[in-house]
Amino acid sequence: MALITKAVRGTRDVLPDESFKMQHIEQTALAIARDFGFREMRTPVFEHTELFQRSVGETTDVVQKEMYTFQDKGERSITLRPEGTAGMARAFLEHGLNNGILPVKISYLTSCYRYEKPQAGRLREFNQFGVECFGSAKPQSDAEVISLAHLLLNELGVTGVSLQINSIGCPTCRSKYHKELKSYFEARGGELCETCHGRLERNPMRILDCKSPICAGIAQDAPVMLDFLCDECRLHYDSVKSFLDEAEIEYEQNPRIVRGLDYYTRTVFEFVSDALGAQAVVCGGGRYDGLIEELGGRPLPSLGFGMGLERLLMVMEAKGAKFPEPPQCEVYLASMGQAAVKRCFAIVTNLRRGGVSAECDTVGRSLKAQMKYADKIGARYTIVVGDNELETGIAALKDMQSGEESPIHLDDSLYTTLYNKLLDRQLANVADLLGEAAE
RNA sequence: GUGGAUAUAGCUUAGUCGGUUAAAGCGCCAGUUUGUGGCACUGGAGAUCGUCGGUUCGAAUCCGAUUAUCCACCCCA
Repeated sequence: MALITKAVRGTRDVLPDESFKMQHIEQTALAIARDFGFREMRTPVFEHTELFQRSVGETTDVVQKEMYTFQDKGERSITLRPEGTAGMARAFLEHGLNNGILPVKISYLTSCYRYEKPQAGRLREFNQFGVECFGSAKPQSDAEVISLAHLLLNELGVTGVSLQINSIGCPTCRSKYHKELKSYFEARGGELCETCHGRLERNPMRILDCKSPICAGIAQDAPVMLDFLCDECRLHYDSVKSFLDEAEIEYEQNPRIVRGLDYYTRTVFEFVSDALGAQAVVCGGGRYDGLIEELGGRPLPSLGFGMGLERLLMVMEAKGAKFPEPPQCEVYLASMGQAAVKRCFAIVTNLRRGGVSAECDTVGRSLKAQMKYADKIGARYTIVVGDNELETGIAALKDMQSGEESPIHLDDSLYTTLYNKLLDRQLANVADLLGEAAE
């Protein structure tokens, strides 16, 4: 087949066999967020370019080389969102939510766009679940947001992730640290790798993260941000940790975590998976106390995280996480002859009106082929309707798992009979689940 | 953006030193005596061998370019 064109590089299609898994992830995420008091918000895919320049930061890689930016017909500079927080913060301010009850707790599911070189776990269009908590300075808020991510990962059956946390301080203590760090690396500048040489000027903290053995060796003895935290930042950080301890959430302190977006302050954290190769960060976030002011609002301490849905799915599959059963047909009506085709269509329509998933033949298959089809789509029951059944008004209801057949009347009692059967089955399932839970 | 690997039916793969109609399993469709699925058997559809160009009497196979995927760097979710 010579197709005219294919999916654009770095994008991917979610086929029916997979989409119910995505739905499961999304619904679980929103439900847990709801339990934590986070309500869903939706913002446009594109924004004015300056929003991201200001919030994400002019010097970051994301803004400098990864944004999908274009001029629209009104000559506005438009950018497809590269991340979720900026748009949420913009909408939060634009609609004056900051004048209501604080904190404002927001959750979202969005697609994001970054022009990067694709590889496993890294797409140009990817989906993110995230939360934002606007208007809370307290460390328990940090712990709350972290515990939300923690619980969600647990609930989804994700194993083998470790929570890494760090504090990158506030602008005041960080600038002191930057100076110190810079002079440390400058002293040994000649030994650093090429990329790190460039980082010296722009963002010396990134050198700490370098994988080159030479740089890593030098970084080993470099000054650590934690030692430079001002009293308030130190207190905050310690307090976050104590709340995590209190909630029995395990974490590792990792002084090398440096977020690539400029708006982060104080607490930063990542959930890192051991199943993902180079793209191991499933969830990343932190506090951004300066962002709201940066966007023109009154200063408002806030925080949040983003979680990559495609990566999450990859980890779940790698770890053999359980997914709910894909939805299946409950009743299949097999027909023989014109009169039966019409009767089946009517019955199926009524079943569907009653919320029962039902199907009948629409392509003119033989009876045998219809039975095969019913088997393939996982129908729980089938009813065969032909001339005989139309005449007697009685058909056989076949349980496709056991193969047992029982008579069923082709009148209005059909619906109640079926409904009761399905209900019994559901009750049995619930009982099974309860039994499992009890063990 | 840098480096490396790969590219054959819907999926997973085979294809020997270039040589006729490119092979298999799974999946799909149909049939195995006429009204019943899962198993088995039989048959069928489905591939311009990623794309374009070159070498050659002849290319899935050799060469070049291009595109896409994967891996690492980078970056991040």
